[in-house]
Amino acid sequence: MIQALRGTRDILPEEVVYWQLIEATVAEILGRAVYREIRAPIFEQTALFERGIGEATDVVGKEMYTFSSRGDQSITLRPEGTAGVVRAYIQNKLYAQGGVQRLWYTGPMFRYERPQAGRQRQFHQVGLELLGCDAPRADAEVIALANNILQTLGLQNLEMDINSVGNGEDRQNYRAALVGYLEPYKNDLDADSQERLIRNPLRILDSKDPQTQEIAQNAPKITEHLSVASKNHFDTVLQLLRDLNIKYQINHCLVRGLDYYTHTAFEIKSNDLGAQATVCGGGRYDGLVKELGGPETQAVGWAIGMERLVLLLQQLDSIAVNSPDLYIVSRGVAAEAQGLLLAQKLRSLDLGVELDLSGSAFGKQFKRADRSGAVACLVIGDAEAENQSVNLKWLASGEQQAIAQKDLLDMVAELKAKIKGLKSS
RNA sequence: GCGGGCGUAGCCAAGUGGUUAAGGCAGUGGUUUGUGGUACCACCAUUCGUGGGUUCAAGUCCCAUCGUCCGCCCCA
Repeated sequence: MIQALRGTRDILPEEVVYWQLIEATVAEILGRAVYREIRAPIFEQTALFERGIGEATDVVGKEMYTFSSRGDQSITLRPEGTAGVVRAYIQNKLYAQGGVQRLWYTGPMFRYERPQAGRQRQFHQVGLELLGCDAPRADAEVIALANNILQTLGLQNLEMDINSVGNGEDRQNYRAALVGYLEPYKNDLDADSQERLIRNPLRILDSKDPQTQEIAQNAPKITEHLSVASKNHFDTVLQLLRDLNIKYQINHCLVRGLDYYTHTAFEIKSNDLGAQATVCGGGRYDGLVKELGGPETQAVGWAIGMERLVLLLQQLDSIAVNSPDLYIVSRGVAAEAQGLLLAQKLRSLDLGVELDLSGSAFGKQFKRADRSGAVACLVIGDAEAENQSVNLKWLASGEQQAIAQKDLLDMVAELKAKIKGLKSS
């Protein structure tokens, strides 16, 4: 049997309702904040990600789905959303519209990683980008919206970590200070971290190795190496979050993995997800637009991992499947044909109608009607087919009445009201 | 890429070398051939992820492979 590729999976109808709930919530909340959806391609030139995300990162170094298409162009399935959105922003000159651009997107991303709960090779993100503004209020707005979405979905027990990684110059200074501090402990660090001492020392800070963690505890903090302007930015963001009543904790070890982040970096985590705990991650990326060939443009954004969010929602109350209003029971050639017609007419009048297609005994069809959760049945047998009528049977009470099919269509409003009443009780 | 656990029907599972692979849920048919929710009865895996091997004998042991889960790594 041919099965889905490792790290990919089918999202079946019972699960799709959670996805739809998330999508609807996101569209509504972001819509109110006047963010507009943008849809960028799923594959792009490899160079976009190499330059945007950074060649030294793991994502670019070993996790990209890269292949050459006909004509030997190197193509990559997008491993994240920001680079593509920024490319679209530049290519379509959205900056020329003046002011800020508030954009959001959703869709599949691809990374070649070892699958785990909450980590797939094809996974989905919903993300948001606010381009063209360097004000701390932009950082705060964006974080507040992530918060809104997660809260509206009913998620509790989430924690937000926040840090500032400063601008490029701050980071150079800090990097030197950090390496100076760590150098004497070099032999006590775990193997990975020893390597990172040269390549990417900031990452040593969030190593999970206990001994490395102990050493990192007393390392100089980046927030103490920020320029006055960077420090002000960070402090203002924190003040605004307090004003908004958004809880956070400063995590001096939080260093986002992708190269493009500057200043604010944040992460929203859950304890109910195991190792892949981050539900939402983001921050400011003031250099990326320019790096990718656009005008100097400050920006801030985040992405939410859909699969992880779905996992959390599934741990809460389950979502009720939508059951039909009416269930059509029919038997006999003429009756079955009339049943189909009636179903279509009633559906066009905005009723939820399930049609039993089995042609089996009435008893069996009623059994299925029960299980479907329908409020009432419409029964058509040979007798009803003969005189163009239908038997309307209320499943809870068992009472039924014969009605001419054309009269039934006239009493739809009445029918709907009664169904609504019975459904809510 | 590294280390470990697991894989028996649509789902939850018992079974740990010996003739026909428990049980439950769901499904289908019947008791009730035009009236359901209950009850009862019957049916529902020539086969245990897949491929090899050991053995008189394998779901059970060994090897490989695929998938999944946990941790590392990484990140949303």
